[in-house]
Amino acid sequence: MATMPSGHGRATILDVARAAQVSRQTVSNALKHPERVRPDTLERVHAEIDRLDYRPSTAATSLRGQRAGAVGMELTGLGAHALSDALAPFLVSLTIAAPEHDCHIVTFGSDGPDPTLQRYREMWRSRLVDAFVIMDTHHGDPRPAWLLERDIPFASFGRVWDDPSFTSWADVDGRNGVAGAVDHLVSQGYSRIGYLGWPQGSLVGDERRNGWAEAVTRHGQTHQGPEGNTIQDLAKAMAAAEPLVDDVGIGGAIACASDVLALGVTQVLLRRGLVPGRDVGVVGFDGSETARTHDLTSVAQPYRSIASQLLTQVHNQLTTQRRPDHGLMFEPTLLPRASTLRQSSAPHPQEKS
Amino acid sequence: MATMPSGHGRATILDVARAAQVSRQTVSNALKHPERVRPDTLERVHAEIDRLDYRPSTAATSLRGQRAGAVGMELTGLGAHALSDALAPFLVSLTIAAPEHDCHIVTFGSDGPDPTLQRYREMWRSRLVDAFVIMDTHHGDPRPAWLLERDIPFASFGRVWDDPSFTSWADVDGRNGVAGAVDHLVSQGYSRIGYLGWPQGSLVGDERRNGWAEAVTRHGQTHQGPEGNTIQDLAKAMAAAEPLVDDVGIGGAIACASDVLALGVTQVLLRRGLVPGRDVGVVGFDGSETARTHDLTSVAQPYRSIASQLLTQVHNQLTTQRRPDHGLMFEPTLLPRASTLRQSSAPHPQEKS
DNA sequence: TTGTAAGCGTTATCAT
DNA sequence: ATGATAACGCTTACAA
Repeated sequence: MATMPSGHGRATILDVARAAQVSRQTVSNALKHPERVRPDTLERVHAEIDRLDYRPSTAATSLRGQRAGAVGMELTGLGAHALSDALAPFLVSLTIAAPEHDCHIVTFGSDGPDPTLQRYREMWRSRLVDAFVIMDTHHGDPRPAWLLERDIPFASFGRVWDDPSFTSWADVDGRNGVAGAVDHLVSQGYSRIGYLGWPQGSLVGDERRNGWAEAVTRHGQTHQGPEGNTIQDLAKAMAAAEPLVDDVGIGGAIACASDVLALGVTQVLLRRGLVPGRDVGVVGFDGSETARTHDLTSVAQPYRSIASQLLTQVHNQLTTQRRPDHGLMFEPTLLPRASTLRQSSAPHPQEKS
Repeated sequence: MATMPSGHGRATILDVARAAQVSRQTVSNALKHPERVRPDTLERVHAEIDRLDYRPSTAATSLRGQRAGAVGMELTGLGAHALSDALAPFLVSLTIAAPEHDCHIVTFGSDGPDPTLQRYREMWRSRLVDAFVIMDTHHGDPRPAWLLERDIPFASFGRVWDDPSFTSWADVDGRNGVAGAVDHLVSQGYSRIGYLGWPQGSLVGDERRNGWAEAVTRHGQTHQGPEGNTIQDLAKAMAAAEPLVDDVGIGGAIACASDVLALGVTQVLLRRGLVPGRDVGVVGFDGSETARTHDLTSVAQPYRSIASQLLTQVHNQLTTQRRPDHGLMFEPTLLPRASTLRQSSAPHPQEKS
């Protein structure tokens, strides 16, 4: 293979043109409008493209096309430099889906929680990104309004609390998810089915809780059964789980609003010498690594579909200048594991990665 | 505020120049070489820059400067779309450190583990990134050689197994880290100190194990004490922990090669009705979310320093065309938590996030 | 079917 | 101290 014609690095369109004995233009056409170029020329050009390992420069294409071809994703750090349980897998899905949507993902974030909008502003005005994907919007989240004010394209993983009229979102049907989990518990033969959720007042939390209430009623459980709630913290979850475990008893089960809460239940069982699954069923929510590690049955979020959908939405916003008519709801998938297996005690089950 | 002079979006250098009644060049100078411009002009220009919220276009700057100003970071997915324990916090650190190094982070990855080099190639030849940061290099990892062959700048989190002559890396001193953990355990009054590590043969694992062996010998423990090893898996860790817990007994402690292994020990203790910390000390390694969640003492990796150092290294490679003389070793920090607290039983300790 | 020209926004170099 | 010129790599519109 010959050394690179121009400079010492990556070939440019001009290098290819010279090598293929055509004009720059023909090379560009060969890539973007192959029908405009004669077959034999096309072949020759492609041969040189392959030989020189040519790809159009992102910077040049961006400048020319007035689009960065990038989507910004904020890494919201919890305290230290940690990612929320859902953020990591979602980011991976987004990253992997990006090339199929002709873009790439640029991450950003700040140390303190303070100047979060500043970073969005910086990304936007330097034209580093064409759009944003946001997630974990909470009540009073300043981001949606800020982005809307400036006509900055974005899509949200999760409905936007403060603005029901905002339609560019994709979310998971938590109600159905938990209801399905309850159905699963019933089919596995667990009798009394309790629920450990988050404090009332969050859209997501209330929805999941309703899924449990509905399913449990549907299955004829009277008084809906034992219920508790606490914030997303293992120690707190363990404390809240104690009375619930007492209540459902051996042969009962507990559905939870998250994997962390489910883990709390598991720890309580462990401490009492009980085996999750065999003695008491436990189901979490999120399909996180935590659940996998502890072999907990969980309701898994369809991160890949959501990532793909959100990228489609921002792409449409960029090309058509308008948002979708409505948001999109996805169904989660139950991931059955040892914590809902009554048959075997399965103290150390294995799972293929 | 007036509407944007050019088009309907973000101001360009020309907009600022017109508004400030100077040429494009003067605006550019005001930003890059403020000393070349008269104070009053400078002020006027800056006023307009602020008013118009102007920032140079990344695409234009990249094209002009022949550098993308971006560093690529592969998100290596374990099986599903999960990130390794260390990858998530490291990515956050990298992302946050990037602006201070005049760059941003672009993530990429592939579904299967197969075409991993293809994605590196794609990022590189489209000039999307100037360099890469890699991590988790293992024996037989094709990436370092592939990148070196092509003179692609990169730096590695962790020494490169197959190529000791490669100097652009930053790593954590696992030996000192574990030794320090043992010192801590001794100072807390734990008697017999065992070790749960990984199977022999990995640089990282062997080093950590040696840290334990050295410290334990230094403290006069005969025969080094009980030792076990297993792969990074909770169920396996629990199995391996059983005999170790038997051996060190109440008042003993176990240092571990990772937080997952430490978690395994904890689970065994819990199942036996023992309280981590009060009855048996446990120390993990990584300072991961897992450790925080379970209130485990852990040896925390200095992700921020490492991220910053690696970005400095690639920056130097880009400007000076040469790699550092040698890699850089960082000292980890012990994060004491309840699992090494003998005094209080502390069943549900709290910690500020 | 192919080539030519212009411009995307920026900055280094060279005049003034 | 400031301004004009050119070039970075690419693509769309237009001319041959």
